[in-house]
Amino acid sequence: MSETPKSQRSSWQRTHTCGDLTSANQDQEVVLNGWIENHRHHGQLIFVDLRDRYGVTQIVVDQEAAGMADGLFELVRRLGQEDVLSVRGRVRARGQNVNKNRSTGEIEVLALAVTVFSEAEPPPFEVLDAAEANEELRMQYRYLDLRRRPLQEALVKRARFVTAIRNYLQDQRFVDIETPILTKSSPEGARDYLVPSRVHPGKFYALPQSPQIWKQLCMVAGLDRYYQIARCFRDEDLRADRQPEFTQIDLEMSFVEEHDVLDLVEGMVVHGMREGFGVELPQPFPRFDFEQAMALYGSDKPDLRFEMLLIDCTELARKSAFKVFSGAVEAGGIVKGLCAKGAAEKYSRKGIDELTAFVQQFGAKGLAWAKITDKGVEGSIAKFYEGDAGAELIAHMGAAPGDLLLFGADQPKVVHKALGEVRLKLGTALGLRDPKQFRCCWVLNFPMFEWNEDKQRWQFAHNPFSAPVDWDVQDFTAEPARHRSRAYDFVMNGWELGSGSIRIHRPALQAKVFDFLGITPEQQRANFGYVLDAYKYGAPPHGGIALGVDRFVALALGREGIRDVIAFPKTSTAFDLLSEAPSLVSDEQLRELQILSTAPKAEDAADS
RNA sequence: GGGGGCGUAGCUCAAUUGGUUAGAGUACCGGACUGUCGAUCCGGUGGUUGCGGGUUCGACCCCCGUCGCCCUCGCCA
Repeated sequence: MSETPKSQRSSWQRTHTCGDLTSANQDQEVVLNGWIENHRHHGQLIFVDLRDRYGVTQIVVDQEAAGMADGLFELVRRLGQEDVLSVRGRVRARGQNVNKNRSTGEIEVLALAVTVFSEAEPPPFEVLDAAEANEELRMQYRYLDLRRRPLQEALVKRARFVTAIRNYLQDQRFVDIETPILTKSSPEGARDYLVPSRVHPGKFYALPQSPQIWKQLCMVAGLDRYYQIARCFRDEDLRADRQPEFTQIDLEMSFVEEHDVLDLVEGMVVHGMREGFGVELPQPFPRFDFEQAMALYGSDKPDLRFEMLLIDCTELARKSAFKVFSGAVEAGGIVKGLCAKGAAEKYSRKGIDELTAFVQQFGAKGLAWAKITDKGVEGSIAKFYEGDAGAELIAHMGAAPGDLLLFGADQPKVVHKALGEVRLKLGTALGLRDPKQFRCCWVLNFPMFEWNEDKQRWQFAHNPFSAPVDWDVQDFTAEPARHRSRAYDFVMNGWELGSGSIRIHRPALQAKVFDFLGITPEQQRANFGYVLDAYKYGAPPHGGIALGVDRFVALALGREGIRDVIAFPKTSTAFDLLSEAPSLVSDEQLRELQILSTAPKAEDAADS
């Protein structure tokens, strides 16, 4: 490890880590530094498990041992968990007592001298790899939680992954460029975190939701290939996979089309997964049209670890005696089905009722179902599918005895959402979603706009700068829903991990998009004037993407949420239990900012 | 903003229908022990049952309010 010559090293400094020593080091005199993970007393003999980042090594203190420092046994006898030590000792083989559960298990270190750096109070929870303490306490004492192997592993692999990404992009001539953290607020998108300005009273910076605009300005600047491991901030309600601040691999390229970005990012992801997590991703990543993904998987982020595609039964249903089917088709809807192989016996009537209740939360009225037996179709739709009709249905669904069929009949949006969710639920229940398997894909050509029912207006489906597939579009108002944007998502195992697009680089077209969405020229100037201006002075065609590092790492490591891969995360109310941020500030600070809080005084609010 | 779950010893949990002194494991303290590795054995300290109010002869348990954490819908261009 250290390059420092031995002569310049203090006598207490480690010669090895707690994960280094094997029988090859037998009889060497070594120095280890670390924390006491555990200790076992046997009267005249004490075992101490000494832990550092690299492993755990058993230290033995033997009252009978020769060469031991005076008072050593009494010193070690009163040490406790999490005390920090330097141990000088001799490596010896364990003989019959090898511990096969540890990399250092074939040896132990016979202590000759010990320096105590720090005596620890009993920790509020035990610092063991098997997590038992609740997350609230673990976040409050995060520095203790981070001593545990699962957390350290996550941070180490995360760092390896990010380094691999940096190396890859560096090799591809990308330039790492830092962009402002104090930036301009804009009303579109997520709620901004605001920072008051002292020298501009009454005015505020916003923390960036992403470096989107800055990287586009880098393209205008001719910087060609930009990237940044960028912290982003969004003041919205949180989830297991959302933190108020999170990290993106943000990149942008000039003079490119979709396939240039996708090819490059695919290579980057493969490299990152290999170097960071030792995972070989199957290539190429399939590329789905948005419509195709919705039609086949009922989702714009398909989980490709298993098949069970949505099968279109609309034509079959049109002529059906089953009114729910034929009625839905007549009303302009569709009928689709899923064939769950061998699932018939796993789903009782009750289990199917639960699935029905499940889809109702997505707006579906229910599920039609059938079990396939040697005799044909059984279940809710059986009486409409006897004889030839049944045989036709079975053939259409590719079903065999033992299979469970589930159908949705409604407007396409509802059918896709409901069956897409059922597909995932069945996939989980049938054990088809192996967390050790990783399957990636791209989804392209998203709708340009979507209708916001609450606000009764069209809005961006992706971001305001995504180019329409049709460069020459004159008027978006005719059929807004038909316009596709040159946006793409990167998806792994059903998680959306990245999103990007080819951008608009012509100010006139950008203005047209804003106009359509009812953003007045005055608002455009106030919020994005500097971007529109930049485009006047020679903007290259360009596009890029941003990938969520936290989600990527969490998924790769099979962790439940992103808090497990962030060193110092916040709670779901965006509170930092460790530092207790956010906090009140002094009246003096507020006066300087010319800010007056209207929040109820702290003493008025009830507290625990 | 809405819905759901949780809150009991430092930690992880238990406590019958509302009923006697709120228990166990672990940690911690003391003792025994020379081959343990989740050591074992003996003994001990440790409680505002999140907080406030209410119902009741009696509340960890029921009711109201409140705080915190987790999940989720909305939200996250």
